[in-house]
Amino acid sequence: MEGGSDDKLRAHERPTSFDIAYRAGVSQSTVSRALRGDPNVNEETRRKIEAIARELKYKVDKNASNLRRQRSNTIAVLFFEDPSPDPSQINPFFLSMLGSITRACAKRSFDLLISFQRFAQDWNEDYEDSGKADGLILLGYGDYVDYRPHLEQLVAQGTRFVRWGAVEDGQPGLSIGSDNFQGGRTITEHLIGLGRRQIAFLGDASNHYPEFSERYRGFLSSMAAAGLEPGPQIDAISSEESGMAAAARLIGSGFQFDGIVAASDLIAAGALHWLRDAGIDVPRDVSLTGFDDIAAASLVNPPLTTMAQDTSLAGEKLVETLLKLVSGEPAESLVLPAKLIVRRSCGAKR
Amino acid sequence: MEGGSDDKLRAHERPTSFDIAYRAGVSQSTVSRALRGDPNVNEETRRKIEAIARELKYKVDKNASNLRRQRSNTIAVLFFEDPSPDPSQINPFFLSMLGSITRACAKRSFDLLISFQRFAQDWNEDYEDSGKADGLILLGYGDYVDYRPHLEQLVAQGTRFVRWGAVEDGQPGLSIGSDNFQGGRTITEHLIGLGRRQIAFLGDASNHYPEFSERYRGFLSSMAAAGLEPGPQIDAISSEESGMAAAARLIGSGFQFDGIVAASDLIAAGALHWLRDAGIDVPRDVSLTGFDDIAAASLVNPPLTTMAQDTSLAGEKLVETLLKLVSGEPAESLVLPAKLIVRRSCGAKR
DNA sequence: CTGAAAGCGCTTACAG
DNA sequence: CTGAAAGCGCTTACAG
Repeated sequence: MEGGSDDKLRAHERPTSFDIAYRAGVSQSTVSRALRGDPNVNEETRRKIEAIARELKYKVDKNASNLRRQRSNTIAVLFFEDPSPDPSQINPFFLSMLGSITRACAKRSFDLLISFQRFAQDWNEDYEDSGKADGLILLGYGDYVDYRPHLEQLVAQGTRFVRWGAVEDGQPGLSIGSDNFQGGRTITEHLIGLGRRQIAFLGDASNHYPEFSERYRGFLSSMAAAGLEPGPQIDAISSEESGMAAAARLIGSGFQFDGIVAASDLIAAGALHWLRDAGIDVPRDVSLTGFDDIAAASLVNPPLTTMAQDTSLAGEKLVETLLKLVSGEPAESLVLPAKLIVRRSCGAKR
Repeated sequence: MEGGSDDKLRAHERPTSFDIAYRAGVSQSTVSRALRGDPNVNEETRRKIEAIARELKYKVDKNASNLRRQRSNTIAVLFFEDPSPDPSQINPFFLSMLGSITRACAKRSFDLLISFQRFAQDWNEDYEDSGKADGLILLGYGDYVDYRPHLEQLVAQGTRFVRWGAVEDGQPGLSIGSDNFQGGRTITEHLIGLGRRQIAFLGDASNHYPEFSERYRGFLSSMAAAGLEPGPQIDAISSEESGMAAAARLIGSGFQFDGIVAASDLIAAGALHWLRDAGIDVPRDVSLTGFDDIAAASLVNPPLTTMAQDTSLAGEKLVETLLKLVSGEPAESLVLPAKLIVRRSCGAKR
């Protein structure tokens, strides 16, 4: 005998399928079948078993069930966020994504395990390999150059995963992301349509941040299509501080601008602060736009014109695609449309 | 033989402790002991086993381990958010809390399972009773009158849980929360110190929202201490829309106000919008304060003076307390201090 | 310091 | 439609 300490740990004894079988006068196998909805069970027997299970508040032990079935019915979400090692500072956009992933999981009776840890640490955890999750969803605006080797390792290990991010050829694994190029085009076109001509871009445009660089390419494309000379591109990662610094550099550059396309809402919010402090009025003097449509986008003053990424659809597609992968069905990368949300910061409305 | 479909599901065969035992020329029990850090293992044997485990990328199967130990080393977080059934709209304050809970869990090698589902649905899931979690953390600004029967049911079931919220006598289970009364006092005193006299309170003050009503009591206490007549209290739940509606009602009431204490940042942000549209300048005409210190509090214009709740400490304490409960140690409810954050909305700074 | 063995609570092929 | 039995991969008391 052992378990003395276990008794202390589990204050209330949980009923097992044997307890139910005993009370129902059937075998434990029949209980298991009845509760799992096996059609080969007498209707009356099933009802009796279900009644007893309810009465005893019986719940299938997931550990036993998962062990036997070699499936966990659980998905793990890992964040790879570069700017901030502090999980409570995580980009609101991804928190919204997390919400929709949860919903998509719940719909399918899947559980969700999350980790905001830095990548390096998660790596050791390895949810899938410890049998706690059937697959991984990767989220975050991290530095892709750092990120990529990890993805390659995942592929090499045969881990099932889907990531949110830029969708490009030759990437390791599957990706789902917004149409960042088209998004950049659309929002830039909008500013041009408002009569803005001297437009700068705030955001990293290197291969370290492929989503930003796609947005930048869209920006360039719209400028070229309108026969305009693009203003300066100034590096920034997705944070308010970085947006403030970028706005400062833009002003310091001496470039006379009447429009700013920021690569994210957080960058735009930072720029907004800085412009205000510099006595530049948005949208009177300068039209400013963001990207993502986080909650704060409508709370700042003036509210930000931005490209909304469809987080509901994104969460659903991430889960759906991952589950295809898990069950061995064919699955592929996917590009989702982004939608222009016009608010006051661009000057289109009063 | 079965498992044909399982083979498809698990693309890569996972090594077991028997595989390692075979290669190391020891018994499986020794492998288990070595990997779990049992001191009764020869140092050399341990090193050999660890090397093989690394090479094979072996990970302990958590389902088997949990089943055997009757412990999951997992905590579940459940949200009970009233205003919004949409998880992507969840109050940013709780998302920040979620971050710090994750960190506290990671520190202890605990995993975190989350659900943004409505309470009624979670109820059936019952993470603890299915053996997936050792205990529950409950989060959310839900209606406490609806909430309470669920808490009582949890207590009756013997479920281990800790909730974030108002700490009051006679509550079912353990609670951890900020000192909302003192918080309400502090921020009201601050406005009074700034020369404001006609101060209204925006937020529900009934027993449906005990945190808000504690803040309101603090507001009343400070007003009384200063010999001032409190302005009107106007119901609002924690959302921007509700804050806008409350501000509209306040203006409609005809009460001449020079200060507003809002029960949360989201309410304050909504009020700010409405006041601006009504041509009332914050902070020149009216000092406005929030509560929570969510990220958006510093992004709005003017940035909100608010009471910061210490989410880092809160997450740590929630996890620590829950784990005490799980291991049968004595544990108790706890009140955490809130801190005044002065920004521009109160008029203290330019 | 180590091994053989029991058992955690399920699911499911197999045999009626 | 049902039962007896094997086995998922561990942990740990027991006996050396």
